[in-house]
Amino acid sequence: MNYTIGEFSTLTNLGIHTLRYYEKEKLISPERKENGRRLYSENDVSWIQFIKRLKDTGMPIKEIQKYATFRAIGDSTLTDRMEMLIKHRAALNEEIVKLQEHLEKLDSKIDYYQAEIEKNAQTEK
Amino acid sequence: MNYTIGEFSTLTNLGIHTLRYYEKEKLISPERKENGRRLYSENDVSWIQFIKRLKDTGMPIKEIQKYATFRAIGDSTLTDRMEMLIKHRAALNEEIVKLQEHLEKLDSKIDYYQAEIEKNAQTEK
DNA sequence: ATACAATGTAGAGTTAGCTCTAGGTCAAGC
DNA sequence: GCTTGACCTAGAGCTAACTCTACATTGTAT
Repeated sequence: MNYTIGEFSTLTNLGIHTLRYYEKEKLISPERKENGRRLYSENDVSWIQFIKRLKDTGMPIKEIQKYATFRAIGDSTLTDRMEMLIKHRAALNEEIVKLQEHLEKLDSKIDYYQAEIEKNAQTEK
Repeated sequence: MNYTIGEFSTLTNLGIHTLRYYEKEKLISPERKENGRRLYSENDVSWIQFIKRLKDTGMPIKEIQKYATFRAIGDSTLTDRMEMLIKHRAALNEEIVKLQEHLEKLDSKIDYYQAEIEKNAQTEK
């Protein structure tokens, strides 16, 4: 199935402007109809989902661009892409660990507030 | 102990420009010496550490600003601050869960690449 | 006393990642 | 066959969070 940019926009939950911007940045390269209009494919759908995953996990556009370039070249770049993903996974792992530590500290801070507030309530009696 | 902006900068690992920017944004309000120079306290140290935690966990400056204002008012805002932290904790929790899901998907993608690469290596024999 | 390093302010510049505007083309419904 | 809405490009504008510049002043070491 193929999609116009409007359809693709609602489908992916990305603004039309954003999609054109992604194309300018060479993240995605939809086909064009004779009249010059973009034609997104089913393959573009899964690709954009993956782009979103990379973005959501903090990969900058420039890096995704690099990945996209490898992808466009084809199978000869499989290892390059895998290496990128492995590095990215390591970074993501660290990020998660870091956030979990922050979460713990935040928890104790909240506990502390809780105690302070109860103490204040006491003295007001 | 008190610190000049230079000392405080190395101590907190934040640039001098950044510290002045944070002050302009009302995140931190160090004392001033007679001659107008900033004088950071021990209390400022722990406060900036907390600001960094909030930032690292994705809280925008505007929000930290709000928290800082509550903090400056004093004990009467304990519950307000606790509420902010509780909301923030929930958001952080969601973020962690989301990232963990992404991590899993990334793992399977890497596994897939691994298999593909091995398959290609086979056919080359 | 002099130089030079640290600090001060005000405001400009930067980067990432969009988001929007202007001005034009094109296609489908009435 | 005309209008209306979707689409096109090029480029401007926006927001967050810094980061830097210019220029003045002050503190410290020789």
